[in-house]
Amino acid sequence: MEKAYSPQEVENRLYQKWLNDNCFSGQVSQSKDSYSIVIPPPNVTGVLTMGHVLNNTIQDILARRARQEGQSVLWLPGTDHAGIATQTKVEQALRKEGKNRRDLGRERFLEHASDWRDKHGGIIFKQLQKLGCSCDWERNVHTLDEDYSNAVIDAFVKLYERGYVYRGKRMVNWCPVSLTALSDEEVIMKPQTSKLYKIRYEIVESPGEYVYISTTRPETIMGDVAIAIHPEDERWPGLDGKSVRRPLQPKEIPIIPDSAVEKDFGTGMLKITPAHDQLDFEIGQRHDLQFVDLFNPDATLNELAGKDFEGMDRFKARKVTVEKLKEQGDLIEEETHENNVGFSERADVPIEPRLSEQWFLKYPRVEEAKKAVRDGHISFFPKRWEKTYLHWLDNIRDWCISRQLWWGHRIPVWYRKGEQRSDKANWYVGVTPPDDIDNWEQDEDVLDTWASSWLWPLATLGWPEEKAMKEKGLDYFYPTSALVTGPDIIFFWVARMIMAGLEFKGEPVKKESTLSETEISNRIPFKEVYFTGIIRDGDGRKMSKSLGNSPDPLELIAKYGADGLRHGIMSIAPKGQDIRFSEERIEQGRNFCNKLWNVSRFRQMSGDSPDNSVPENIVERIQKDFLTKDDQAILLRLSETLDTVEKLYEDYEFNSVLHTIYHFFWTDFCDWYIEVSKPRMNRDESKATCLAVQDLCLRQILLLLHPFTPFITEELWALLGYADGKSIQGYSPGSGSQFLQLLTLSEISISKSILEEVSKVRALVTDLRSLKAERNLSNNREAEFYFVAGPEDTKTIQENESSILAMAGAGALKVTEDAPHGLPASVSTLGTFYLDLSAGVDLETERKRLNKEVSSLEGIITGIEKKLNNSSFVDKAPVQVVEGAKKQLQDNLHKLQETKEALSALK
RNA sequence: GGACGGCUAGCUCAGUUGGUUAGAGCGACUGGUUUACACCCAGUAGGUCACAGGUUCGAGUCCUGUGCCGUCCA
Repeated sequence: MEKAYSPQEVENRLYQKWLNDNCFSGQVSQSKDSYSIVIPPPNVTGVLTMGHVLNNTIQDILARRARQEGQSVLWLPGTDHAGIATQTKVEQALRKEGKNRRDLGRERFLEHASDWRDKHGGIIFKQLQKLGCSCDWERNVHTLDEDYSNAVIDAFVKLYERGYVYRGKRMVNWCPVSLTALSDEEVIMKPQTSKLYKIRYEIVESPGEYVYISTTRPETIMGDVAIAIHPEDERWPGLDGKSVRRPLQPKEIPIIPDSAVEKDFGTGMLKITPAHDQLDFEIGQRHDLQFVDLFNPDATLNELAGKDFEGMDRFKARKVTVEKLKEQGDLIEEETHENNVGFSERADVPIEPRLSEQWFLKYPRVEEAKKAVRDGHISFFPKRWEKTYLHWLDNIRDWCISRQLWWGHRIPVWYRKGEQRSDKANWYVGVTPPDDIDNWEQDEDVLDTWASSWLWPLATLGWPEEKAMKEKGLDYFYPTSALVTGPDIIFFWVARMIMAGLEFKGEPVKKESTLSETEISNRIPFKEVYFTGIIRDGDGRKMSKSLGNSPDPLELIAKYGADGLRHGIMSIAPKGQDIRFSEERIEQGRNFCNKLWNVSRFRQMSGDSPDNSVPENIVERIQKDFLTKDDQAILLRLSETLDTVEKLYEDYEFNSVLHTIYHFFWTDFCDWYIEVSKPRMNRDESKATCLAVQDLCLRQILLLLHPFTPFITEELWALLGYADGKSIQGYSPGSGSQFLQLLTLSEISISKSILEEVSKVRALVTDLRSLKAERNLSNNREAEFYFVAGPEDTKTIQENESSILAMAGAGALKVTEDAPHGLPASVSTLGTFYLDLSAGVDLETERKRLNKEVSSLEGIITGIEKKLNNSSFVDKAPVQVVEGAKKQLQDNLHKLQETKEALSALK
């Protein structure tokens, strides 16, 4: 074995081997429990980000752990077509060639886009493989695949037939750059510093008199059709029934009462532009007002705005209208104003509320979706996200699912040529086109990408085709076991998948009926949802391409190995908290792998392992008579670790799982057990037992670590001869009690008290090392100590003498009755130890040190005494707490006495 | 405006029904080529647990309020 671990060769070789051996194939197996995860589909043309690294490492840990536990595991990969994002990129590329999509026409554009996708797509799969992800690549799905597309269309038609889908002219969020409608979820509210303008409108019936309105959008004045006042607002008597003159594009418009007006905002009067504001739209409907749409789709003004503004951009128009109002004397006041403006998620420009004809979905199974989570059919980790989820469902609004794009699933609706599209009688909605296709034209729009990916757990498993569902094992793998995703898509994806599952899995259910508990638990798409944190940079900023603060995961893999990256990222990912990335942590991940490599290398250099094929054979190599307290302690600690890890997995406490393994491996095994083993391995009679214990520990350590660091553990598993060359993937670390049971083969049973004893010994060793180090004697392996201790402690010291000598670097421990004079001392849990110095001692320094210790102990003792003298503490606190305090007092008094003795011995 | 999260050592974070003297890793400092590992080992220093009240025999932990940072919703 090489002196340092080099991951590249190992990782590439092993991943190929796993693929060749079909290790990741998700098979239906009635003799096993199923465990399934569907990947949150990344954008097909996307590349791996640190977020993906975290998210997919977690999924891989779950999948690999389940495989070790003997479950039949399917981790199903795939990508989505990311409608707007991809189309935007393709159009940008076209623009460079001086073309646009209209030039090409729909069909050729789609061919072009598909080519572009095939050329730039799928990179992320190679990257996930580099990371070690154990996806079933044979099952890779893309949302625009034929089968998947059929499922999307089928779902649309079913929802239409069941009365959930409708077409209507409504206010939608319009993105003037992407030129499409967006759902509410794709609009990001951003606080903006804008201007609030106070503008006067002359009252027609009383020339020279004015009313005053406040607005942030003067560029829409030309579309005003009324002025509204709250009916109970008493500041403006006698206006009812009167009219005002619109100051731009002059026209007489009525003053109307409406209780939707906010009395306290601005002047309390509202200009009504029904075509450009949701609230105005509603007021307009109530009062049967005209809708004057001033804007073109790209948010330039049209001819209705008048010659002065026609063709002008909306932001320029704002400036120009203000100037014009100022000239006319109609602008009374302008002040800065903080307000929230909706931005298009993709294009990052303010959206326009726009009246347009779109397809909408009334969400199905909303109540059951709430119930599924509220009643624990689906569990969220961390649980607090339930609140966010339920709050969204409580306030749910219909979903605008049509997009004015070409890249996506075209809406399966046809209109009779030359007839009114708004008349339902002229519609054809179906999975297949109408027979007399020449008389029809298909809706031009496509569906929102999320309206395809909300079917992900169903459609990737073959839904709705009976044959495909059977082949892909839908009944076996659905509901999936866990979903791992970010809380940022809780509405976009998680909630919608739950509703889709409830609506589509199984037999159709009438809109007005409610699913039973059993049906809910059969239909939900997943049982547990783990929400990861967001990865931020060292300064706490979100990682983004534009900031350039996101490291390239592939570079990190090249530098530290995939295992190092995985270990590093998992060590900084607390449950559901945001994560501050630091490359140092990845470096530590690499260091960890190197440590693991080297301790295995040390094991190999120490001698052959006669038979590591099965744990039973290792256990049989242990000779009970040569089993030391250190052996027993490490085996006990191992069994504890196995139990702790098992419990932590249930709660998705990955970070604690890793920490628990780390501590056992590094602190208990390497720093103590291996070191204490070294002298024992020089003696023939104890060597075999000692190596057998090491082999057992290493075996379990590799098994525990395998989900986190799959490559190096597989490599070392083979190098150390475990399982006769079979992959580590089929073996479980098992529980602590299973492990202890295994030891009984060699008639080993270990008393828990061993742990306390060994931990006292370890604490003593630290004290002795410290005593030496403070006098620059760390290197002196022959230092001698005197000690004063009671009979119990003396026995313990003598029974562990060889470990203490070896670990503290000491030549002798000499028991004595009286404190030796003039020597530096340390009061340990196992008695007072004096460092024998043949040379002189700086008495003053020693006195200072011990005096400090005395006052610290006195402080502690005073605290405990105060507590124990408090009768309400003694009366009310539980017995064991009071007893604990008494023991603590005794211990500290004892320690104080010994310290004082040591101090007086210095005089 | 509403909801949620965070504030513990220089940094990043543990701290599970309130209960012995608040922990870890990194960094800092000191020492170290002892038969794996300097990607390592040993040791040392470093904390008014954001602030203010309250409940309690006892509060980092529970309650109330305040502040700062962050996220989501309106």
